[in-house]
Amino acid sequence: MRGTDPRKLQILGAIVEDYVATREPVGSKSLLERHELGVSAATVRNDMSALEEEGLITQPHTSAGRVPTDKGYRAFVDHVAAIKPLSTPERRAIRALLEDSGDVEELLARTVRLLAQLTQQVAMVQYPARRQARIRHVELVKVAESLLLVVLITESGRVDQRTIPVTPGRSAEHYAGMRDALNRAVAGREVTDLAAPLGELLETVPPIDRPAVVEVSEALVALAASRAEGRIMMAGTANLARSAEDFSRDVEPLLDVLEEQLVLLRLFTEMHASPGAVEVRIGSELRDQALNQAAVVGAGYGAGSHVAILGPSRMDYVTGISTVQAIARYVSRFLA
Amino acid sequence: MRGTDPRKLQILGAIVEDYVATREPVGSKSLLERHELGVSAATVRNDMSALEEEGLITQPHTSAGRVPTDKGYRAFVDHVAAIKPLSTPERRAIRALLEDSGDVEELLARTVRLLAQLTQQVAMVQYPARRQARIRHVELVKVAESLLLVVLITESGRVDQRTIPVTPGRSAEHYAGMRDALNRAVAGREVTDLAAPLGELLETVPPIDRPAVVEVSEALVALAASRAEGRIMMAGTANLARSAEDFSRDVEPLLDVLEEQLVLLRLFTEMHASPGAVEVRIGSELRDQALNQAAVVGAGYGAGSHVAILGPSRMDYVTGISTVQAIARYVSRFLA
DNA sequence: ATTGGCACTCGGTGGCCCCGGGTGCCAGCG
DNA sequence: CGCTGGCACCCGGGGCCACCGAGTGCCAAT
Repeated sequence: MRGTDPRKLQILGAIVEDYVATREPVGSKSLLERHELGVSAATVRNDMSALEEEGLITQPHTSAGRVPTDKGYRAFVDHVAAIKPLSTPERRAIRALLEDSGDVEELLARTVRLLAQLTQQVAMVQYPARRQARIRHVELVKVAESLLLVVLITESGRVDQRTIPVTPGRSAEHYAGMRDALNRAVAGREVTDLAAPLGELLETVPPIDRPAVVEVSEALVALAASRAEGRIMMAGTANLARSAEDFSRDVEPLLDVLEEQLVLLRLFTEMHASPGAVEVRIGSELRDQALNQAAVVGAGYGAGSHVAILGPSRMDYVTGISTVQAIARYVSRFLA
Repeated sequence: MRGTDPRKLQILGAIVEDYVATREPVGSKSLLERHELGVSAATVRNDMSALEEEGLITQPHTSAGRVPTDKGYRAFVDHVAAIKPLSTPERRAIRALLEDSGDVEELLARTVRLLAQLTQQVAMVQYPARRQARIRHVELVKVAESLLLVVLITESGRVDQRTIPVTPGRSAEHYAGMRDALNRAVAGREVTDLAAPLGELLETVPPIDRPAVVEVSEALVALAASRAEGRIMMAGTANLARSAEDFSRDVEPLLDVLEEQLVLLRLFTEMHASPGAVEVRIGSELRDQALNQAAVVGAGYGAGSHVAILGPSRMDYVTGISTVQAIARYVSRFLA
């Protein structure tokens, strides 16, 4: 649809709005009742006919009201929806979220919960990308005779930890020394680039100590590799129960997709990464059978990570977009 | 119901089984089709009549099939349901879960996900109780000029972390010294009992350094108090979408309860704590309006914590109980 | 105590009809 | 030329009704 003809767009907007609100096909007459369009029903009908011609709306049965198509939602999002400023309580909730700092993981957990609550949809946040992260500090703590806690802290302030089994008999001081050596070796290095420095370190160590270094090195590499990009934190999946009826097909495959996270990760990698830039994918644009009746509103935050909400394609895009954008911006600003 | 008359119990069991499977009131005839009861329909009817007399089953409308009441489910759970051994794949999944150790939090996260997946219900796990836990180690890491990472490790192997803002200008060595002093002061102390030793520590410190110690002490106390008992980890809430129809009343209040966690925490504190002892609460036994059509199958693990599943009162108690018990036992064993 | 038989009940389903909101088209008007 | 009012038509949904069948309770017989 060419961006011309503001009235047709206005009508499309009204249709989307009503349909999202009532969940029922909307006709020319009832449109006039709820909106100040300034034209007659017949005119609306003509425009609707044109909109249908363009594939933006459709009638579920002959001579019933119209329902937006995916393409219609797309046009709505692109040309009609305007960012709606958040209400002050919402704004305050977001700010409170960030003030009570805690660590990054906790911050994200709270963020995703808040997002789910504000939008009443499923909210997701990608763990901060760590590709580019440099190591700030490695800490070793002897937790028990044969258990060692390995903590990895990156410049981004992210903390990963792991308890590994080790051969017993080494003193706490031994590990303190190893920690210092490790830190000298890897501090400031890229998290993806640990093999070389750890190898060098191994050379400088007396052969007797090498097994210990090897054990810890392996744990460190695994730790760096683990949650590296992959994981997604989710909240509000229970909101699906509320909108289950919106997915006329079964919800099962949808649940599977959420469980899998794989599709979601692909989705995230396809999305723009610039912080605060909101991107919307609707229905078939998600290119996954199970998500055919779903929509995702996402935005980048921090350095290439994403935050998003997922709901039925018949969702309230206006508040969705506004909220996601606001959250992404606040979090980005906080992380910087 | 007196534990006598095994046939009536058998019939109750059959009714529960069929009803859970088909979601439809079950009558005497169809019961005979699906079960080898060895008696005639008339006999079944007589027994059903008696069961109804006792309040274990009820007919939704005059002369339709029977449906178990909460009391009926209770009797089923108490007198009929037998532990069903897990299938080998299930068993293997649980074992795999524990082998790939990681830290405690991660273990619990995976546990709760697995439990949700196996039972197709909402799964919950209480954070390990830390009331009795002693502190093993405190670690301070200067993350940035005015950011300090505080890590608290307890004997149970649990790790809590928090990043706090500090007044800038202190060296990493300063914090190393403080860490050693802190550890001397609090190592081995109860996590609930930090005020005294920290106070003593403060006395021994030169006045100039006191602000620093105060800052860190406060963080430590907060850290110990925070997630202390409270939090609940949840998974599979999306499964509610699947069984949404099972809750004839609206799901909304149920979602609120899950969100709140408060009711759930009360519930946990009311439950038996002995590891592996399964406890079932059905409908009104949960004593919460929103949970009137729900049921919870829970078991203790570790030292006084709980793991549980929540679903519609019309749920598959047999696999629920078996799975919860198995998981609780495995995790308990692993933590010991 | 159990059973086969029988009369009775009543919720659910399918057929039917009507209603109302919805459409498309067209002629007329500013 | 675009908009409007009017009109004929369409059809899904709801209300009504009649029927069917699964289910029940009771009773006499074994």
